[in-house]
Amino acid sequence: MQEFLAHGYAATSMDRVARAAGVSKATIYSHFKDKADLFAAIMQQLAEHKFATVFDPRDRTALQGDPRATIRTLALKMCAQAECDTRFCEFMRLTIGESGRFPELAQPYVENVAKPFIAALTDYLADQNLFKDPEVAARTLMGAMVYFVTLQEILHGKDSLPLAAERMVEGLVDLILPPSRA
Amino acid sequence: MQEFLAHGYAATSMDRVARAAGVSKATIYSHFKDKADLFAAIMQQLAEHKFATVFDPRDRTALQGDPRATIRTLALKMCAQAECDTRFCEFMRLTIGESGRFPELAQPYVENVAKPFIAALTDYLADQNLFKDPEVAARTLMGAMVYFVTLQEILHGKDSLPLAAERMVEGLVDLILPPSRA
DNA sequence: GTCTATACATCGATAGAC
DNA sequence: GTCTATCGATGTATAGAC
Repeated sequence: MQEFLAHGYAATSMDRVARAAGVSKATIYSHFKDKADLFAAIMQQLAEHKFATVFDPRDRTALQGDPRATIRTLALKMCAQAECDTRFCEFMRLTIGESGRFPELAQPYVENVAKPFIAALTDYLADQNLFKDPEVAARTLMGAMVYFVTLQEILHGKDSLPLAAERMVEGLVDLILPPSRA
Repeated sequence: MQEFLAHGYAATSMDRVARAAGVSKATIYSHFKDKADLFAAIMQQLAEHKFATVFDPRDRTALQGDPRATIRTLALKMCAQAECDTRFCEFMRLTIGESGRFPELAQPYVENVAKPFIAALTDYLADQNLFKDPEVAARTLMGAMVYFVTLQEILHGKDSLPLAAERMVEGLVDLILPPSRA
């Protein structure tokens, strides 16, 4: 996993994977059909386990109560994770970067991360009865934060396009959930 | 260019690049220091020339007049380009996918695409006097559309998370620029 | 400037011993 | 099950002729 996250799929050699894992190449090939099979298994595991830190879709308590406070907390948590967890950024780079040649590899992210997140957020926003189209509102919230993190952290835009996470989050909450409507 | 877009950086061999270009490898190495140098030059060119199709920051006429109609047109143009221009998607995959190992490669996108786009949109939205924080509004608009395109086209989420582009755009305009405020 | 030919390393994957 | 040893192919980069 650390080899693929550090060097990408094509630039990762099975020799280095074996050395990092402390086994021989033949041992790896006895467990996985080929390099692509190992890669898919690793990405699947990452999508299932790594993302529970920012948002566990089974944890319904994360999405209840005052919408402004709830969204603010959720958005700030996303920023904090992207800033700290470098593996998170590498996983996103890898998922997007290889999604052309490994379409089946994008699926774990879509199914295990994006889909449950959007669904839970849509349900929550629908309950607030503030939006004509709650799914579009959910996607807008998620998109604004994902693109913010992508630009600042993943694409190293922090220096060129500085914007404090707190201002982005506060401005987003004011934009989508103006105090007058809530 | 077509080789890097099709196979990514690491999986592209200089042999294939030379064959596709109709020259010998030695000729390429006489023009570029190494593979990374060639790659950087190609990505720079793509960032400068390819993106003028969806939005030319020098074209001020694209951002004027009724905000709802302007944003709607702009957002629909982004969707249309992502759906048709497969090279656009591959360029985004490559930029994000290699942004960890080639930090200098993300810069052409940030400087030539994201920064002028956000700046122009921020200025336009500021003129409308509808937003407390126009830059956050601009980033939210851009982020919502970029993430929508990323999920549907780049990560092949169309089947699993279907949502018509027209509904996303219309809902986004209603959310950010409600008819009552405009 | 552009070519052919090649140096030298490393690749993914497997055969066969233990 | 795990190992060592090795296959054939392919990788980047360059030397030297034209």
